[in-house]
Amino acid sequence: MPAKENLRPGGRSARVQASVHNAVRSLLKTMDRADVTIPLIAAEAGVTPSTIYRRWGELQELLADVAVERLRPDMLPIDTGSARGDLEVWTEQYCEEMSSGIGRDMMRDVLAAQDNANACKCDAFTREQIALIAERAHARGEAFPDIDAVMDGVVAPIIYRILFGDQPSIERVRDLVTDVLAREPIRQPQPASAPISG
Amino acid sequence: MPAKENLRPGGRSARVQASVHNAVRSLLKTMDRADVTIPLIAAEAGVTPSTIYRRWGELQELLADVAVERLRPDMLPIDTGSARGDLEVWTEQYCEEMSSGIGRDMMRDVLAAQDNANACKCDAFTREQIALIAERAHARGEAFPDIDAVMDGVVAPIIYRILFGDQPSIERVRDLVTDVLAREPIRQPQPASAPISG
DNA sequence: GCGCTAAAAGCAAATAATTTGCGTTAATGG
DNA sequence: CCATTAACGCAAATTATTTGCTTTTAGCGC
Repeated sequence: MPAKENLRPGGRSARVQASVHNAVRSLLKTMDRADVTIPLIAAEAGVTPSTIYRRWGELQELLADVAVERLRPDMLPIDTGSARGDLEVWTEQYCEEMSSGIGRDMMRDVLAAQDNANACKCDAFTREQIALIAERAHARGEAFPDIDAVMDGVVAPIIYRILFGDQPSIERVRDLVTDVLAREPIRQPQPASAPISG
Repeated sequence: MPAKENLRPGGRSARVQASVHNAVRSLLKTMDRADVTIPLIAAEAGVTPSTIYRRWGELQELLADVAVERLRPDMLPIDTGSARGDLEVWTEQYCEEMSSGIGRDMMRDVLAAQDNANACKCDAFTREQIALIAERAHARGEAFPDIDAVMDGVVAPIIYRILFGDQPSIERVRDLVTDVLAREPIRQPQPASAPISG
């Protein structure tokens, strides 16, 4: 597990990392992933191959490293005014991104790496987005299920189907959202700062 | 996608395939998977490396090929006398197998391959097992949810957690089974051969 | 700022993996 | 049993990976 943790954060080291990441992204745009090799990436990035080998160990780790950055959410979940609307819109967008060719490839890259830290990161990203939707729901006084319930009831089925060869339909995705919202009726967790009395 | 489809089924070709598969299984028992290479497998199997390269293309495909065979269920789901018992026992065993180090590795091998035919096979294996449980339930006159409902409600959350870094607990797994059985109350599909009238 | 220390990068030689051309073996079908 | 051809083995050519050593430079105490 040689990835980008505990590396020098500034200067040349950072430049090399950025250059390599850019090279990977650029190459993946124009070539089949099976044809992308470390020497090729090194040439594109203007570094020597041994730098990449020493830092990432193998292509799979580098691809996972690049993929997880691209899977990082770049915007807040859209505020539709209601918890149901928020979750529906977010879920549909998530599903679309993940089922696209590029999304599937990135997910595969993340899961294929020896080091599963990147997979954990992806899970954390998703949980954060759902937590934001949940917070908004609570602020509005709406009920909202546990994050785990949403992960199990909505995210997991979508990802499972994408990974194991079945494209989830938009109708199915809506049903998943409906089910998870119906299942957890009113139980609204109190904020941690609330006094003990009910 | 160069795997074992449309290859000569008999004689030397089959012997080579068996020998290579055995070599992989044997090597994975004693070494770290990162140290297993195609030349090493070839030596262990007593074939020349180019045979493996031409037949499987790359290590990932071969590993996926071996893994899917090991993921094939080797027994019928245990008959406990009730649908709930059958599904609970099967699910716990499935979860245990998949969360073990070897199970996780096999799943990763299957998902990491370019060719997702093996992943589809794994999904099919699981569905078959659940279908058997469902058939038994129907034969007893018990209600049982759709296969898809079980996949979404039980299998997907387990697999998602294993893949994305969270070990599912036995309690959580039981809850998943309880939920999916509670959700689909009585709707029992008629056998296809039933007459049209109700 | 100025030098010290060591992490990270570069370079090149050595090793290992992969591809490929061609001759040989043997499975399949008539 | 013979013809056909897929699959294999071998070895040479190519390409990828590892490794030892040198150079650069980020981070840090002064």
